Amino acid sequence: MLASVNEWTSVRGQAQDNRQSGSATLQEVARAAGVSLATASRAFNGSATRTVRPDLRERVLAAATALNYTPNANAQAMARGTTNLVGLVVHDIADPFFSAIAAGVMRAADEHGLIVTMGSTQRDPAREVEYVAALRQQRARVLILAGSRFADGETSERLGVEVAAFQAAGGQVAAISQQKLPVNTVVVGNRSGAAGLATTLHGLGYRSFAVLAGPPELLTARDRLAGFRAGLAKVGAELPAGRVVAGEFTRDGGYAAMSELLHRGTDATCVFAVNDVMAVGAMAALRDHGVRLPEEMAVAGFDDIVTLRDVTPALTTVRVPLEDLGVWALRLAVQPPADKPRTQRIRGEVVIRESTPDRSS
Amino acid sequence: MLASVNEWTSVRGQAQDNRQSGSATLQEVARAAGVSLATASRAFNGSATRTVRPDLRERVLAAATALNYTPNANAQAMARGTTNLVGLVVHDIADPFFSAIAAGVMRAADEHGLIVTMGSTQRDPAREVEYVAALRQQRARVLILAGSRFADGETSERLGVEVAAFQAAGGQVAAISQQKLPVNTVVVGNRSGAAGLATTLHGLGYRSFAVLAGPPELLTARDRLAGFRAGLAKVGAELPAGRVVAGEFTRDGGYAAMSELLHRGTDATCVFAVNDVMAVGAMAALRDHGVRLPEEMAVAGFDDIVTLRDVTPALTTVRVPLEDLGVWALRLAVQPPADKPRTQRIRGEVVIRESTPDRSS
DNA sequence: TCCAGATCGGAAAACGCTTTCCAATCACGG
DNA sequence: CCGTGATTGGAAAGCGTTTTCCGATCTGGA
Repeated sequence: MLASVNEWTSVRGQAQDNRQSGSATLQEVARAAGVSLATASRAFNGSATRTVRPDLRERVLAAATALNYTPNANAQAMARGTTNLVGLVVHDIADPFFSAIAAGVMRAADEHGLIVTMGSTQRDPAREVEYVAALRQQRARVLILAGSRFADGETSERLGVEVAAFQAAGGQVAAISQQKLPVNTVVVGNRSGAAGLATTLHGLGYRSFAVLAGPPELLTARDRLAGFRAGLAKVGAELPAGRVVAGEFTRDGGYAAMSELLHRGTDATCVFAVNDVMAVGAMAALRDHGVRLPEEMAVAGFDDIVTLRDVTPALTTVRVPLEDLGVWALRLAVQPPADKPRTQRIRGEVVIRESTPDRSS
Repeated sequence: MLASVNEWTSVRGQAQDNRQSGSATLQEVARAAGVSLATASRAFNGSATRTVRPDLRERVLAAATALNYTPNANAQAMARGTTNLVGLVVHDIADPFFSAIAAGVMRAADEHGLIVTMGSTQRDPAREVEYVAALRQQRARVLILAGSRFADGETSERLGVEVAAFQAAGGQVAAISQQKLPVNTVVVGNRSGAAGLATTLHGLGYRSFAVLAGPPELLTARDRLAGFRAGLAKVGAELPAGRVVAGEFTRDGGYAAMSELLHRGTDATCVFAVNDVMAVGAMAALRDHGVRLPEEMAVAGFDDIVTLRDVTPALTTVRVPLEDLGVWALRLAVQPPADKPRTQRIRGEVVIRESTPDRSS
C-alpha cells in the first residue's frame, strides 16, 4: 500500500518536473476537442492521404487556440526524424562582410520555413570544429560554412571529419568560398575580380603597386593576391618583391600592414588591400602618417561593404553581392542531395571611385 | 502469414525512414560497450549521486568515439524538459548596431554552453511576433529582444502576449532598450547620453542646432531626441520648431532627412543625428549638396559604431558599449527568475572628434 | 564464515509527437 | 434491404534520451 502510494507520487513528481509547465500538449488539445490524439495531429499536419472532417478540424484548431497550444518542435523532430534548423558558421558576426552574408542566409531560410542558428568563431579554427559538432548534436538540417579557413593540416582535417559526420547523419552542407571540402560551394570570383581591378587600375595610369595581403593561410586572401598579380602580368606590369605585406583580415590588420609598408619606405603610388575593411584601416594609417589621399597614394579594396560606402575618399573596390552569397549558399544546401557537390559561381564587378583618380591624362 | 510479413517490413521501413541514418544511438553505444542503456547515459552525464565504475565509463566513452556518437539534442530536450537554445531577435543583422549586440550575446552564450539562434525582422513588428512564436515552439530557454519597437497598440500588444506565453512555457526573457514589456531589461542611457552631448556641443560654442530624429514610434529615437532637448534646455538653449526632421533609422534615412532639412533651408550650424548610421548618411547628403564639413555644418551621431570610426571627418558621437549590451542581456536572462524584472543600466560616453570642431575660441 | 550495509547495474516509464494499421462507419447500387 | 467499397477515427508503436526504483553484487567487520 505504502509502496504503491510512493510510486504514484514519485511518478507524478517526475512528470511535473519534466513538463515545461504551462505549455499545453497535443493530448490536452485533443481531449478538449473531444477527438483522439491522432486526429488532432492530422488536423494540424493535414496529410494528403488522410483527411479529417472539416468540423472536427475546426474544433481542434479552436481548442488549440483556446489552450494557447504550440507544437513542441523537439518532439516533432524526434517523431519526424528531421529538424528545420540551419546552422551558420562565420568568423565574426560583427564584421560587415559576414553580417551581410548572414542576412542573405536568413532571408532565404525564411522562404523555406527554416530557423537559423549562428556561431561566430572569432577566426579560431578549433571553435569552428566545435560549432559544427554542436550542430550535428542538434541534428541541424543544413550547415553553412562561411569563410572557412584554408588552415594547417591538422585542424583543417578535423573540420573535414566533422563535416563528413554531419553529412553522414543526414545533414546538408554548403560552403562559401572554399575549395577543400567536398561540399556544395558558392565560389566568389576572387581571382577574376582582383585581376579585373589590376588591369583597370593600370588603365587609369597607375604603374607602381603594393598589396596589403591577408593572412597567408586564408584562401580568399591568397586568391585575391594571385588574381591581382595575374591581372598585372596581363598588361605587362608586375609586383616587385617587398611590395606585399601580410596582415590580419581586419581593419587593424590593414592599419598595421600599411604602417609597415610606410615604415619600410615604398615608391608605390597605389595600394590594393585585399578587402574593404583592411583598406579602411590602410587609409587611416596613411592619414596618420601624413600621406595625402588619394594624391600621394591611391587605395583600392575588395567586397564593396555597404557600411563603408561613405568613407572619404570613396573607395574603389570590387563589388561582391554578399547577401546573394548567403542566399545562394542556402539554396544550394536545400536542394535534394546530388551525387556530386554543386558549385555556384558569383563574379565581382570593379567599381572605380575617388580613391583611385585617373592618372592617365 | 502474409500479414505478418507486411507488418514486419512496414515497421522496418518506418524505422529506417525516421532514423537519421548514420547517427549512432546511445543504445548502440551501450551494446557495443557491453553495458545497459542506463549505464551508458550515466557515463556521459555523471550524476553526483549515481556513479559508474571507471572502467565501464572508459568502455562507454571508447565505444562512443568508435561509433562517432553524438547525443541527440532533441531527445535530450524531450527527456530533460529543457533546451539550451537562446533566441535573439534583431531588426537587421546587417546593421552594425545589431551585429555588435549579437556578437556580445554569442560570446556570453558561449560561456554558458548555450546555442544562439537569430531572427532578423527587417523592422517589421509582425515578423517580430512570428519569430517569438517560433522560439516558443522550439522551447528556447532564453529569448532576447534587441531593439524592440515602441509600436502601435495592436502589434505591440500581440508581442506582449507572445512574450508572456513564452515565459509561461518556462522561458527566460531579456530585452535591450525598451520599457513596455515587464521583462529583464538592459537600458541604455539614451537620455543622459544625448543630454551630455548637447551640453558638450554647447560648450564647444555651437548655438544653433538641428536634429535628424528617427521614426517617431521608435523608443530609442524618441529618448535621444528628448535627451538632447533637455540638455540644451539646461544650458539655456533650445530647439526651435522645424529643426527636427524624422527619418528612417538607417543610413538612407539620414541622407533623406538631411536633404529635407537642406531643402527647407536652415541656419543650424550643428546637426545631431540620433544614430551614427544616420549621421553618415547625413554627411553624404551634405557633401552632395556642396556643404563643407565640418566648417559649414558640424555633425554628431550616437552609438560609436566601430565600423564607422574611420569616416572623415571623424564623427563626434556618444559611445555605447554595444557588445556589452548583448552580454548583459544574456546574463540578466540566465539569472534564476526573480519575482520582479531586473534592470541593468548602461551609460554612454560623449566622444568629441573632428566633425564638431571647437568654435568657442 | 557469514551478514549488514554500501555500491552500482538494469528494466522500465516518461517526455510529446507522427504515422501505421485496423476497425468502424457511411453512402450507395443492385 | 443487404453487401460492397470508400472514408475516417483511434489504438499503439516508435523516435532517443533521462531518471527512478529495485535487485544484484561487493566490501568489510564480527
